[in-house]
Amino acid sequence: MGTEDRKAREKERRRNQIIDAAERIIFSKGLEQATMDEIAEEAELSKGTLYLYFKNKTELYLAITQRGSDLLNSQFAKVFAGGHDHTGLELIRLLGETYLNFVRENPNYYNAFMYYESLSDVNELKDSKHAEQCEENRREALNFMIRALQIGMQDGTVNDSYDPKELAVVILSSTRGITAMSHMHGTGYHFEMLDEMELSVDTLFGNFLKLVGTGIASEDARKRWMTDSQNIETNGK
Amino acid sequence: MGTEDRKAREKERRRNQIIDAAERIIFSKGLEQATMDEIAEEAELSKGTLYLYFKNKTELYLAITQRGSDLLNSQFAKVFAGGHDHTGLELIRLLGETYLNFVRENPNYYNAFMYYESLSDVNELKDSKHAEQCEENRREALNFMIRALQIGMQDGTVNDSYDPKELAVVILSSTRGITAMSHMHGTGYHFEMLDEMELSVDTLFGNFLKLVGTGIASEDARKRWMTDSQNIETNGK
DNA sequence: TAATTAAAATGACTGTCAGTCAGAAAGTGA
DNA sequence: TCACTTTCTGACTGACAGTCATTTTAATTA
Repeated sequence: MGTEDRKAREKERRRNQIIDAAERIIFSKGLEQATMDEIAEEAELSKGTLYLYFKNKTELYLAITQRGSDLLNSQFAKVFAGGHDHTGLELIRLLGETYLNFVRENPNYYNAFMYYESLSDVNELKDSKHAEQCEENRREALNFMIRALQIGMQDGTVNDSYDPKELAVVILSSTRGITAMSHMHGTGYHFEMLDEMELSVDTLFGNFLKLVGTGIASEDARKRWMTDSQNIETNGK
Repeated sequence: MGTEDRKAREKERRRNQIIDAAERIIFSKGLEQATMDEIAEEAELSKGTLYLYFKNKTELYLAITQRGSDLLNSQFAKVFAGGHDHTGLELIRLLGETYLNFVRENPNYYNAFMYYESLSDVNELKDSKHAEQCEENRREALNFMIRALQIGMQDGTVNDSYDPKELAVVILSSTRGITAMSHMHGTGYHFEMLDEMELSVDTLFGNFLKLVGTGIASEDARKRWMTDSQNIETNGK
């Protein structure tokens, strides 16, 4: 009957209401400083209710993490969604730019990613639906990258001496390193290296693209890539 | 007088005794699970004494983090210490291998690095001697990388169209991404992507080296690098 | 060696907070 | 209206980080 559907919807709404409140509190003062009592008050619920929807504080934060992860993946998807007027090499670049833009626009979600990855307690993650979805998103992101590489190998812009799967992992991982650096710089908490060297994140990213581009481009595409890399727009979309 | 020196030495020994105990406890059960009471007992001291040497639990963990950071840098230094019979390009590779080996052999310290970087509370870090030293080590590591690139540009193995400083940041950051991946895979807590794809960390790292090598090598050095990259020994030293 | 002072160490105590649970309130269906 | 289920509540508990008045140990002086 329809009542059950409605109940399920309402339950889902409550969940989101709690996650919304948790985001406001945690994003404004950090995970450690945020208390469950405070989040409950912000959500206009009692603390006990929070625990009906999330088994503990970490799980609630993982729900936030998953939101970020879903959002990032939806941005990746957009790269492929439009008309297919991009070469494989361009797709790689677009995926990288998408990642970088995400970090800039959503530092709080990126923080959540870092916390998630620093979690070294298996049990905390093993039976978490949210963690599972984050891993699923990671797999999907990898598939986007593989697809871009395969397209590139077909259209001759990417050197086909690589195994696309292996290369995809490498590019995704190293991009992660670059975005992490950008994030740490952006939040300014530590890592003033870039400032000390008078480097901008854009310069850094431009060089990264040049490096990757030169590394994977076919001989044919290399020259074009290297000239393009001089003037990058990272706010592409 | 000599008494003061001796006192200073003893104080230093106490400090290390506490850090030793903290490592044993925290490395075995994780930061969250480890309590200050337990660490105190392991160190055969009272809890209060711990707080005479470290202002809080985080600061104690930062001391551990610094140990790891110092250790990593000492390994980097070794790459340059021996006879100077390496080309710049080889030095880059050796630095990367050193980093990877460090992660494999010291996953606990690497965990500490990840925690350190996920710390988003400025105040926690601003007045920490340990955090300051970690940043100093980071700068030094960057300088190692810059030096390797400059040597490479001199000996003709590295493409000199890059700015060595900019490139060093890029390579260090992306290497960080690769090592992070390797770590997550090694600890097996999450991130089973590699297993699912039947890839080994060595394969991943080999491809990374090939990518970077191809990306930065001079035309001249490229062919040699690409053939070398087929059979890598990551336990080099 | 005893008295005096300074430094180092102690552990009982406090405040905070994650997580629980017995019971209240709201919703459902007859 | 009643019986029953689901959802919610908030006072309570246990655990733990961090404190501080007191004790212990060491160094210095007479």
